[in-house]
Amino acid sequence: MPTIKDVAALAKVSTATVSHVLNETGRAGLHAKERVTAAIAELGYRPNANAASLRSRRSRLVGLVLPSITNTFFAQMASEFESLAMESGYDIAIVTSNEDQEREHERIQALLFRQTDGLIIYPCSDKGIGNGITKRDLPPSVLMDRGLTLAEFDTIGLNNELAGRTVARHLLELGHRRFTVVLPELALAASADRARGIEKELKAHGGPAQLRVITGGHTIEGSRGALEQDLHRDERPTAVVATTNVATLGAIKAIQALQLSMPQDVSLVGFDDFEWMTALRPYVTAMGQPTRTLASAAWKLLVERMSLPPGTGRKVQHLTFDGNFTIRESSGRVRQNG
Amino acid sequence: MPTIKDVAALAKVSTATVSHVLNETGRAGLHAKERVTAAIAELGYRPNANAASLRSRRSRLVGLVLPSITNTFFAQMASEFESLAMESGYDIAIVTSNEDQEREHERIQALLFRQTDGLIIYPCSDKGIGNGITKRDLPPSVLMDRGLTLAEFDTIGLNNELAGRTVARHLLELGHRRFTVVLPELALAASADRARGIEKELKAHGGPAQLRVITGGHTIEGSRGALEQDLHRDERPTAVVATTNVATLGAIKAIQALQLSMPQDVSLVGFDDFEWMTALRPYVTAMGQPTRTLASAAWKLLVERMSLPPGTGRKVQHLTFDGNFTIRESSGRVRQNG
DNA sequence: CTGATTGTGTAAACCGTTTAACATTCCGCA
DNA sequence: TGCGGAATGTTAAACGGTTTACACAATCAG
Repeated sequence: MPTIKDVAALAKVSTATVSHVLNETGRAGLHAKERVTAAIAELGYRPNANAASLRSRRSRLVGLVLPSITNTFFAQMASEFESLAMESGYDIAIVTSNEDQEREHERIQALLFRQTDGLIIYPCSDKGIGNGITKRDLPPSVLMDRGLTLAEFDTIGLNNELAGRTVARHLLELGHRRFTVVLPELALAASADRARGIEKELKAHGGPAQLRVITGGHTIEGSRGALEQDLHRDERPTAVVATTNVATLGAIKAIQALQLSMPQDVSLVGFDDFEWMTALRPYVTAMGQPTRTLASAAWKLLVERMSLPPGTGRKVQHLTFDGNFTIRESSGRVRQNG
Repeated sequence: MPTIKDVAALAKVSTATVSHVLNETGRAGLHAKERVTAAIAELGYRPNANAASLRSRRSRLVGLVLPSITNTFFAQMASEFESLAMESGYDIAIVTSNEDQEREHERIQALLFRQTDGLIIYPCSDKGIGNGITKRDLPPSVLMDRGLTLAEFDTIGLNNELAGRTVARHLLELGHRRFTVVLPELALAASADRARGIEKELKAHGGPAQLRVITGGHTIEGSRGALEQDLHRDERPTAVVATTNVATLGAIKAIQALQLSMPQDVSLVGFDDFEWMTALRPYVTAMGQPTRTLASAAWKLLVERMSLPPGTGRKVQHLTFDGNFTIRESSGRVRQNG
């Protein structure tokens, strides 16, 4: 592997000059630039990012901490972030916590070893990051979606409460009065906020209404089990809202398992919306998240912070965006005898 | 940030000793080890991986090149690789090509900047890696799935031809004689091999049979369009095989769009198999890939090569594994009048 | 014409580790 | 007693870049 010295020697300039043309600092003249470019091409020289990062104290690497990469929603966010990073000359290092705080801690440490300039985190719990990782331990970071309670960080997320209200209003208008909400766990701020939105909308609506909130964990099967049980109870809900895509899949399975049909027997509204869901029958009414918008907003905040000397800069921001609600086949008017 | 020097000073030993206890070289005595460990804890010292990598010429970083991370199959592979890597003290850097050679090239360069010790690549085309990247440009690498033709690399993949034959035999036994295979593009070795397996099985079976192979690109909509068109032609197939999960989703949509029912009007067999597919109605008969097995095999090969001085070591290996074929609801006996 | 400024380039220190190569101590054993 | 290893440490030179401080020439304002 040729080094910057080889390039300098071949171009008959100093390594400093090579560095300057490489980094386009503007301190290299036209003549030097030509010679260096030619030398680089001839040698097939490729700079060593580790060496550069060591001296410059900038890695141009941003860590992305996700609960799971096999969940299409997170995969989509990862994809958005990679594109955004490419545009601004950064690389993304993806790491997954598997919904486990211990592992989240471990993975974040791994990112820190590698000197990431910034972090984008979907915390796997709202009890804290990793366990016991504080803002002082981290480079500039933005928290996504969950964990909006950790106020000392910039945060980006859906307007969850509003999303909940929108979904609830839709179902109320269809005549539904008995609701069950299935979410992974109560300690998950995003889902809890969505549920709260639903509750508020029911309250605001006035009339009598039943609302049951059940938890099924982070797996499809868990959600299915929880909802199946709920559907067996008295006062069976006519409307089910699932607050994540995993819960949505579980809900579909539960409804199918009981041989209930949508939307005749029960209406379902899910969260998150992917292309492959179009193959589901019925095609489910869902509150999708604007992945591109969320990612851009987060990226913008992060880049801003990373380009500023630490400590300086504006105070923290908490931005939320509206979901895209699309009414489709899984939600319908409540049956007369429902 | 404290450095190894601060640790050394506090522990009253040399930096070399600190390094030795950090790397467990066995060259540190019990007494020193204790002092150093204490100092590390007190300072909250965290080693700088870039500096270590610069000096040691090992990054303990492996690049994973995927066509797309939003495709659940690749996401699953990524997840497997991350777990495997964690166990052996490596990190994985995931990068996506978006099925584009130009971008694949760019992303691989980015990985090389970061001094990855090895690469695991799902090439986006069998015409070559990146464009014009050769084995000499890369650290130890293993090629996955597609690109089995690039013989100078270790490769891991499904036994695609056998998988095709198995699928075909299943459908032949159900009485099907008219087949359409939908795949992304002919230049994709994995899909082409699967199609060839089907063709061979039909030939081996003897009797008259019709086989049409159509391409729909790498999108669900593309696959849907291609199959819809095919289903409108004369001699409509009674059996459809989709060679990737994207093609499978597209096929389902096409069949739904024409109001055909599975398996009464047409039988469908897909490739790849995920938990969320259980929510599809009918639940599709599919040839799943043993993701864990594939990942372990690739990882084993890669680690072996990485631990050897370059140039040495066994000759290249090409390993294939059998798929998991599961018969479900989307394939059935051909109709009498079919 | 002079002094300041700008443009271009270089030398050398430095970033935080690892790793030869070398030094010391301590034992066991002939 | 003395000698050969282990066992344990240390020193100092890399690793491949970036960046600061400085040098020199050419240009410019007055």
